[in-house]
Amino acid sequence: MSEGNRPLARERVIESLEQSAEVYGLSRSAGRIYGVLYFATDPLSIPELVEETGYAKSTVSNVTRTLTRIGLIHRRSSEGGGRRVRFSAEQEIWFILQDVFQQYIQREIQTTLRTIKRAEAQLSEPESHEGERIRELRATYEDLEEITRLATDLSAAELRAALEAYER
Amino acid sequence: MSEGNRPLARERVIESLEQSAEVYGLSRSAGRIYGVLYFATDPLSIPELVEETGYAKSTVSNVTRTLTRIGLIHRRSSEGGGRRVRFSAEQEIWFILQDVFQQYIQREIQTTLRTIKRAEAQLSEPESHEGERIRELRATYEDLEEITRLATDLSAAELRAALEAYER
DNA sequence: CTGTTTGTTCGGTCCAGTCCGAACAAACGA
DNA sequence: TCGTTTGTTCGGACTGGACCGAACAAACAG
Repeated sequence: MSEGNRPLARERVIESLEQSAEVYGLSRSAGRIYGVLYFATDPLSIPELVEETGYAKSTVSNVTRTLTRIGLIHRRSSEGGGRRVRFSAEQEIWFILQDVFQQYIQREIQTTLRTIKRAEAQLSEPESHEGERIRELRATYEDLEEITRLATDLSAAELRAALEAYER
Repeated sequence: MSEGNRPLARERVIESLEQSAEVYGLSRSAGRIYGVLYFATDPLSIPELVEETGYAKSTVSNVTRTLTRIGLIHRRSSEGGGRRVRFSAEQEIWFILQDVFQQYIQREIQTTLRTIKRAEAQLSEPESHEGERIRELRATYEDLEEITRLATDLSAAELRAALEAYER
């Protein structure tokens, strides 16, 4: 446990990342492991992450797999070197948020929209109250789909610029 | 349990809302209760929601309180009538998403940014590797704060227009 | 005042997710 | 070849959240 001599500021930020992880549906351990990698100067192996975080080897193994799948960290398979796999953090937070956004929100919107359209098609009585509600839902979700489609193509700076340009 | 004679399309959409609720960090019961209220022609009381959803009275009570606090449904305290409180669904999905967005994402970004700034101030060695990482984090989060601040003022149509205007 | 209807609160159960340790597999160095 | 290091997988303990039923509080009808 080498947390004692670590800079306090870094520890505070890592704790904050732990909390953020929970908000985005990940575990606290995922937030800490990402944080340690974010501050690391070099890629770290699983035993090194065990040393740094205090988590069990199995936990680190599972969490790194999840984070790699999502794209939050990168798995560097260094064939030649002594240690076999090493992980580094994706530094561009914006990329991460875009990925999360696409994988959770956009996907969710699309599947919901598909369900709504299917339900609308099999309405026994299209002019009923249910029909009206479903049509309104569809209109909203079509807007949402378009918004997310456009937003995922932009960088943070572009998105900010687009909004600022519209405001005035 | 009067689900048997309900239109199938409506049931499909409600199931979809149950799933959406989970994505946004709410319980499945919250999704169903909102869905029933969304399709209801008139506001419903707690016993009626119990009848429609099959959930226990206590569950309906707790969930309606949560949904009311978030703004997903509205509590109509009808003093004069026989039944005391009645709930109706907020029909504008965009309002709901904005609320969720503000309460979860924006708040999360702001607290994180505050933590980062505090950590940056108490850096013992500002020119270190940690200092550089923390400064980059701060820059990203300031962008994010600005984006969310601008986005929460816009309607769905405006947001879509802003993005479409920027694209071409 | 008493019984009934509505809503809240409280304790408890159940389940899913997190994390751990141990067993196992694979690759390397001696 | 054999021991050591690294990583994965498996079963289980623990925890938090969702949901339930029962007890309780409040308002109304008779």
